[in-house]
Amino acid sequence: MSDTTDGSDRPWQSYHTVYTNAKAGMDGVDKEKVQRVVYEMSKGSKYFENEERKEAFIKQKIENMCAQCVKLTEMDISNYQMVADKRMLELEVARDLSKTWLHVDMDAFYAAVETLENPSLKGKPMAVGGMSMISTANYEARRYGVRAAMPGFIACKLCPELIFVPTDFKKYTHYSDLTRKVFQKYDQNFIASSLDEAYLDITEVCKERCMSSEEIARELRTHIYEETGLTCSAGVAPNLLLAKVCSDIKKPNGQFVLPNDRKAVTTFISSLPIRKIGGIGKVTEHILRDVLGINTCEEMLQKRAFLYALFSRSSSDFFLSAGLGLGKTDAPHVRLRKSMSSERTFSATEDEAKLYNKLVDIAETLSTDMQKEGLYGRTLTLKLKTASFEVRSRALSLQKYIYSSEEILYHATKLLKAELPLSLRLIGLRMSHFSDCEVGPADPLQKTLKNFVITGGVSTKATSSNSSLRTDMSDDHLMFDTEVGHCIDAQKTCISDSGYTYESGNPLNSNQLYHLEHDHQNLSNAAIDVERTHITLSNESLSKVASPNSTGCVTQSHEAGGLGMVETESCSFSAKIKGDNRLDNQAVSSSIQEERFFWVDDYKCSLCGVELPQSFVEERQEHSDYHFAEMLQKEESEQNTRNISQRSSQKASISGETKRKKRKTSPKDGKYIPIDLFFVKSNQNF
DNA sequence: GGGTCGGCACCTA
DNA sequence: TTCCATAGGTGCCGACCC
Repeated sequence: MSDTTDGSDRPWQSYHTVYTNAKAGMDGVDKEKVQRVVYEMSKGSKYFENEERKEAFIKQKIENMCAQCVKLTEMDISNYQMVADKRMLELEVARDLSKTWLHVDMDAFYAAVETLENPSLKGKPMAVGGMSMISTANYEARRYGVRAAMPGFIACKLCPELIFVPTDFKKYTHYSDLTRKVFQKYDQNFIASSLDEAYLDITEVCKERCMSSEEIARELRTHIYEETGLTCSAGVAPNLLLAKVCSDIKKPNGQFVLPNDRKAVTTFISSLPIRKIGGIGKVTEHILRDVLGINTCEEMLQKRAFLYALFSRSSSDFFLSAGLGLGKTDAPHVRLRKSMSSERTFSATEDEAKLYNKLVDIAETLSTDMQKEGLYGRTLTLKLKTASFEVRSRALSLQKYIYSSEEILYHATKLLKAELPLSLRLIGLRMSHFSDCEVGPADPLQKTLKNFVITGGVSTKATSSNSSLRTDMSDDHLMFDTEVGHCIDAQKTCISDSGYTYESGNPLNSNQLYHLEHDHQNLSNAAIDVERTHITLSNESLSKVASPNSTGCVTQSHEAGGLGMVETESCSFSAKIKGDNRLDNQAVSSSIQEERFFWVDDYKCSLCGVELPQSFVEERQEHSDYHFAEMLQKEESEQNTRNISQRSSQKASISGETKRKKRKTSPKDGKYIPIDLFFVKSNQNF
């Protein structure tokens, strides 16, 4: 789209949106108008700018490949030709025409279900989704250029009378189940690729019932209609790839049969635009067209030597086999899940408390989903989309398999922290590398994070005085001894139980988030926890740290609803820290006592001189928090120096952490950090 | 130096 | 004012191990 060589008076023509691609029901669409509207509505937005960046990147890639092409000698081309010819022969020999596959695709499924349940929508342009995104549009709407995966506000512009219906997956699942019952009658092992699509191997049923594939397809479609009241389209072909292509040809409510005959297949495929092939999307189409002038499958075969010269072996093999009309003919017996993820899009924000709240929610959802399927995962990937639509992912592979929301959140938090500060519009978590062993039924006693979010309050009673605070840096274990018991192995992250008890109350606030996060910190932060717990338990210390003026003093941050993390009665952790590297609580607290902080004449900070009148309650509180954080960091830093050798083993425990640190942006040095987000800064060395 | 694994961006449906 | 959610897969690069 950055290419405007075809005239600056019509810049939309170079906007390579997918919305103008041929799709069923869009034949009569004024493509230029759609392109112009999409361009006008998108222009100048952050999304648009990101698309421009992506486009520029692809353009550069194309230029590089063109340059690579030019450098090819006659000899190179001849060699690649031989490689490609040999491979083509191998593929041809392996061609299997013995199977008959049927691909069923429900017509505008979500929209059709909605119309079925609300007949008043019939005949009117309608889309399922909202202003931000459309899932499906009915055929009336498609005539205006409205289609799936288009933002609703653009669809509105294209078709002002468009009716929006919110998505209701419960409904769609119900109807999908009905269709699947029908599929089962034709193929017990049918492959459901989505709620509205399925592949059926009808080879046997055709033989058993002495019916042609065309008759079976028609009968099946009739059954579907009788069972659901919905129409579908079908494609019949010798393999899955072709069946999928065929089901699109007679849409809606039609079918197309490609005979199991080599000549018929090659004739059919040769003129087919490459974009019709499943697996060739916008980018690949663009590259193949602009680098090699390939538009059809036939051209893919003709340029096969160049494909092998420019692309990887597996990509070239795929292009070649698609060009020959080859595809899978067998269904995998067992399809194991490779990953599971959950993500949320929201209004862009850099409010770290909000971002962590999202993370808690996502971790909980992912954990719940994993538990439903009995999955343990070892690799956690954090996905982020910045306010400028840049997508990043950060992954972490662990030594052990995890599934609980606490464990997921713990690692996810660390990944997220390394990226902040950042304005985000999406956070996602993906778990992969699943264990073969199954997770037992969820412990009913284990409270979930969501419960925590909903019911609020950390309510672990103080179990002991500060005498229970001990460190163990020799074996990298950090135990938080609470009522329930919470064991964290700093290296392997083994959580024995949630460690929380729950009470009805307020939603999770940043304070509690801090606590959650903090509960899992490594040893360097244990010093802080220890310190805080000590402060909580020692009113005497508090009174010494606090200024005579209660407004803006440290005690403020310990009040419910404030920024502090510990409430004297309701929550305190006693960190059991074993071994010979004992944290000296006395030293820690005494240093705080030494750092006298108060408001001189009730308005001037005794430490930095900043002037804040009494009425600036929140500002003063934040300011005092900042100094408090500084003090703790100072203590931590001193502790770090003392224990640097022990720490090194901990740092090495997180694979990839070192590498990531190199990329990490500089910390917010000198910038004010509220105490509830203090860990963002303080925890850079785990 | 080759194989393997982890991390990450990207592509596709 | 506003551009999704989820899963599978690939390519490339760097680290690590033998």
